[in-house]
Amino acid sequence: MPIIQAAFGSNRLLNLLTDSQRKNFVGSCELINLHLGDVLAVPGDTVAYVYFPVEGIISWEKQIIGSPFLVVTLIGNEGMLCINSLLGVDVSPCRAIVQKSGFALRIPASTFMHQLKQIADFDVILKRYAYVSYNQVLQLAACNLFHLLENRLARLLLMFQDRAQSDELHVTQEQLAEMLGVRRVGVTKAAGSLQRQNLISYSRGNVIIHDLNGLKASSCICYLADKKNYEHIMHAQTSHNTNTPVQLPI
Amino acid sequence: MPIIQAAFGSNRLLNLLTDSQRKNFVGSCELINLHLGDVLAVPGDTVAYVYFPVEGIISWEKQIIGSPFLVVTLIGNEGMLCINSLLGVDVSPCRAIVQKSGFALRIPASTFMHQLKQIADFDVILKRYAYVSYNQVLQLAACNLFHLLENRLARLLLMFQDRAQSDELHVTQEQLAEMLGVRRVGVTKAAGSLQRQNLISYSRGNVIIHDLNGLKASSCICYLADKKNYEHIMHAQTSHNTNTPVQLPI
DNA sequence: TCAGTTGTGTTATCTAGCGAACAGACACCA
DNA sequence: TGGTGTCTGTTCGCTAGATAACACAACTGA
Repeated sequence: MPIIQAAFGSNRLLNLLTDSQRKNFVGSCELINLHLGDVLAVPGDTVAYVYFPVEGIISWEKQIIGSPFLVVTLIGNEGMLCINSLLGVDVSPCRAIVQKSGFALRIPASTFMHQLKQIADFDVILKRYAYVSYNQVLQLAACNLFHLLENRLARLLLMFQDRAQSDELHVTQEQLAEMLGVRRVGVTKAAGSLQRQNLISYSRGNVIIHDLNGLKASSCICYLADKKNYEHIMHAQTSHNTNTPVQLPI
Repeated sequence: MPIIQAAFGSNRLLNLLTDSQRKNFVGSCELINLHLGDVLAVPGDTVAYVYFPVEGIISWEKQIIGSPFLVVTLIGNEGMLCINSLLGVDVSPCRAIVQKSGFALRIPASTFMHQLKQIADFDVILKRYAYVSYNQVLQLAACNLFHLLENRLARLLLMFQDRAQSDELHVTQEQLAEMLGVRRVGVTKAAGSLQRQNLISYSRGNVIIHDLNGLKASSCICYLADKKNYEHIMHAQTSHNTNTPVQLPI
């Protein structure tokens, strides 16, 4: 297991803290391995730990009664688990599963709540992240209604690529179908189309992205919208007066 | 315009404050009329006021580029506008439009931010509301993907009924179609089906709900899920120690 | 090396909702 | 009273994706 220092400064949310704040916070964390398939949160269950991924990918999945789980977003080192702790509720609304191995800084939820109050501006930063996350779900809700599967698939692959920092992804069509809440046949068709356009190639759970820009063009605008929103909100001038709300460049 | 006292205690979120806290908060508010069609928030614009509806209905609508607005939720006296202020971001992610006249307590966003810090537990209560709202959007995202129009329509009508506190609603099929992000023909068919089951009747923008329980049975579970979630989270034992997260009865 | 498993491709049928167009009923107003 | 606009109902063809079933290639492990 890599030492804590290796992870120091490797989560983009924690990077928004000052060096000394971050040092202080990371001191309360332990660095743990994320293994493919690990379940980090179960809907309706009390969350014991809050995670700040350093490497790897975690899916955040909502289930409604009578339907399969639907991937709401993928969380990598740009984000955190679980947003509910941030909002003072210790029950997770979603399931969280490791989709790509890696490691994360982990802190007991109660310690996290305490630190949130102790570290100046930390709660301002993370509330902004909650806003970004809220906006992402809004985007998804409309995306699910208006956008075609092929575009949604391209979007999901791009989200993987971003967080894996690699053009080679390991995920089967069956898994993608589950994530998107559709049948596998649909993914095969959509993936086949992307393949014929020479944007990706596919073989037994190994996706290679050949043309990133082409894939972006095939994706619905939701990919870009989410990304822009993250950058705008998270990198808006940090006011060190927590009374002042964030002003956004439109 | 009704006097402030008439509204005192008429918003369910403010009801969670103690009498003196509420009196104090309402002192910073003004009671304003909500007129049908009033636009209270524009996506991307800075929010000037935070609203606590006392009577009437406001729709909260997300637009993604290239698609029409989609109603994310209806807000009545059980909620507030705009959740972004709560999260320290002063830009609205959604459009807010008055769908049924009424009135609301309105407070300048900056004063609101200040009060949020001054009034003990107020921010705990409202962060919980943000959690409920987040969960609602999660539910919608899955609902849009998995549920049939007829069920989604029933759900929307029930949401109206709840907030209007009346079985007579004033909304055309065209408007419902826009809210649901579908064509008007689809709503005509779905509404026709509900009518044939004697659950509702329809005539030129006037809907009458005849069989509330039948309509609930025709609705997707999302209606109930949202409602239960609101009650569970908002009425969980208020801990007066803001360090302790909310424990949920599963 | 061969059997069993897993992942991908393909086909055929079915359905919800889209898209466009039109008809009739009602309401308001000159 | 008649004209015009609004709201609801209906039709027809079309498409995306569901559903089900099967073929086959590639990997795995005895």
